[in-house]
Amino acid sequence: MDEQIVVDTWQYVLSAHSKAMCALERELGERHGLGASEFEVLDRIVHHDRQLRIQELCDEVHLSQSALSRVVARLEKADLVKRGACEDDRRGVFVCITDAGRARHAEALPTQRAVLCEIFGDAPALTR
Amino acid sequence: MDEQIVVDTWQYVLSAHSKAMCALERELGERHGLGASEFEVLDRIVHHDRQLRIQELCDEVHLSQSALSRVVARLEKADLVKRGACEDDRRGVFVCITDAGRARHAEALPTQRAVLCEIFGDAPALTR
DNA sequence: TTGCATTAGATGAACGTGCATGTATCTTTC
DNA sequence: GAAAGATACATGCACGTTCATCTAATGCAA
Repeated sequence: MDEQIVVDTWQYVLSAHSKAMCALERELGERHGLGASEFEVLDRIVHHDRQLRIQELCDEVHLSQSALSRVVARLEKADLVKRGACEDDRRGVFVCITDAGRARHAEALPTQRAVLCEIFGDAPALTR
Repeated sequence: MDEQIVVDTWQYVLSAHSKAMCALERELGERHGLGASEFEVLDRIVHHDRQLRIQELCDEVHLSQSALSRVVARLEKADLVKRGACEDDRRGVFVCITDAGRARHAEALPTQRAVLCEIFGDAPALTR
């Protein structure tokens, strides 16, 4: 357990996260009116290509349950997703994407990829 | 420029950052009354072992200038650092650590290292 | 010297997040 | 089937961050 490697890894994560997050927030915001978290949620739903429980999203997105609840609320207000009651478990809430949401995601995806490539294109690779 | 690798790297950074940040915030907060940013600033000053300009700190810490200004204000209020006028450039502000600050940092450092080892101990190594 | 652009840092306001908690629903146990 | 506890999601609140702006000091040109 080499402490120096651990600290270096943390420094790298900190720096990469900061750079990428700022760039994403800026580009996605300016060009598509989306925050990074909002895009991430949209992206997860599109990726699964089906309705998802809030809870399922929570496992995949790096947000607290409360933060996720608000992101979904914002997305719903912008008509990019719809919330629906869950038949099986009436405590649950399904989230599904709207046509506008799908379109916005498709439009924003290249921007996100471009930003990530810009930043991680020459990044040190991760070896298992 | 393999897009999949880039996206995977981003996923890893996102996940590692989230886990480590939450853990640091919790542990440093509960055990030493420090936020992650506050520890980071303290750590940078101790590392250089000299007075630093706010501006210099800004280059090393992943915070906006305004956020840094407030962190330093909080640290000063807690008597962990002192702000001082800069002779050469009277717009500038020097920050130096107090004895209490040095002590708090020394006390918190093992906690930080423990958290990082916990999370990055078996992390994929970064290869250049 | 005066005037103007630039830079260092502080601060008000808006916003997003997490924590704690609230409400509703489900599950288990007796 | 009633009571007790767990779970899903929403929400009030405190806090930290960023953005825009402000003040003060500096540098530079005329």
